[in-house]
Amino acid sequence: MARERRAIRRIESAAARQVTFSKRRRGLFKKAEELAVLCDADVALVVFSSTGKLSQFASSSMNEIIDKYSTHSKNLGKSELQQMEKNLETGLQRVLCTKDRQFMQQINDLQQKGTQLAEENMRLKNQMHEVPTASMVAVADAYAENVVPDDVHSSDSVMTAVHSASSQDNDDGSDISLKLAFFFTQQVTLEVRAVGRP
Amino acid sequence: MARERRAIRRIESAAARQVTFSKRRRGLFKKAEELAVLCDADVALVVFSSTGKLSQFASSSMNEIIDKYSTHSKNLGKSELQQMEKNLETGLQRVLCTKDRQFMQQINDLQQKGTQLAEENMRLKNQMHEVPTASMVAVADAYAENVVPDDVHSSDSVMTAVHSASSQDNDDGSDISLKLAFFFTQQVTLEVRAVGRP
DNA sequence: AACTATTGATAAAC
DNA sequence: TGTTTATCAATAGTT
Repeated sequence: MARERRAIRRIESAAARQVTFSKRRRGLFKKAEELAVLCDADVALVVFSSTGKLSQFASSSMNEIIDKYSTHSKNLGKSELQQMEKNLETGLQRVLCTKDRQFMQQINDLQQKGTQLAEENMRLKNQMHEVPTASMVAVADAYAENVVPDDVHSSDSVMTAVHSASSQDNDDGSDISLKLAFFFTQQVTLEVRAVGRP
Repeated sequence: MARERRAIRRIESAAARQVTFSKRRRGLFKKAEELAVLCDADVALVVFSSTGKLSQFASSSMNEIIDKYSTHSKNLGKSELQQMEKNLETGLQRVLCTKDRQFMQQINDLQQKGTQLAEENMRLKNQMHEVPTASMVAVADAYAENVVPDDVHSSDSVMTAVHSASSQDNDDGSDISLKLAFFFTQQVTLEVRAVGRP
């Protein structure tokens, strides 16, 4: 487009490359804006020079356009962000389910034991009412020994069970990893991994 | 650049706009690629037509460039992704803490009740051993009535407590929202919101 | 979509 | 970098 036509390949001279970059960049950005205005299009343009300097143009908001791009993008219908969300979801779900299950189990166990104790209590009271003799006391004793396991009274047992779940493995094959140390009350780390591209 | 110069403003005729879009888009993409090749630059171009159709060009990987853009971007040193991570963390932490607290509370309550029941049981057994008379039965009755509240046996009470925590409010002032319906066993939605820019 | 008169972009030189 | 200028490329309007 000038005195001589120039072959479209990398300009070796750094100086000439810089000059051409400067000129053509201006032209490109101008064209981008004109397209956006004339045709009511949404245009985003990001350019990094060979020295790493960033220049950008967006007809609306860059983030908006990137989001819109991500949505339309062909990453199997999933944007990078959406993939992260999905994988985060999966990882969270797995851990939360495990954690919940443990809590629920603990609660159910305690409820059962409570119920058993209450029933046993009732039984003892009835026995004292109806047959308050030394011969029945032996029977009551035998019952009671099956009802209360040793570890029920220790609150430590709960925390032990919960924390042991934290160190479970997550071997999926991976790229992005998120430290989710906040997941558990203390120092557990879960890695959520992105699936590879096809 | 043609028979007559055209003012750079939105083309009203949809047909003419579509034609111009088609022509200029081709030119823009060509220029973008030429700049990338000639000047060894990294170029990303995203265009949405007024009808919403996406076209894109990236001299390397679009995701790479977007990531690089996000890093260089002035989001106060935070990329969009990092902001999301941070806010997700905050939101998660709040909810998980609430949920955990409820579970732990439930477990503690049950443990306490279990301990009380076990102690009461022991007391009853001792009474039957030492003073197996009708006069002591009345005392045992009085104790037992204070130990077991009505709702201990129902497992529904646990779920009710947990779900009531789900509907807590999150009014922060916002941009990004993530549906985290998976958070709870059922249909709860939490909105994690990005902080406004200074 | 193809044509072509015209404008716009830009390579080389300063 | 900015300016100039000769030339090539892009494209508006037409077909």
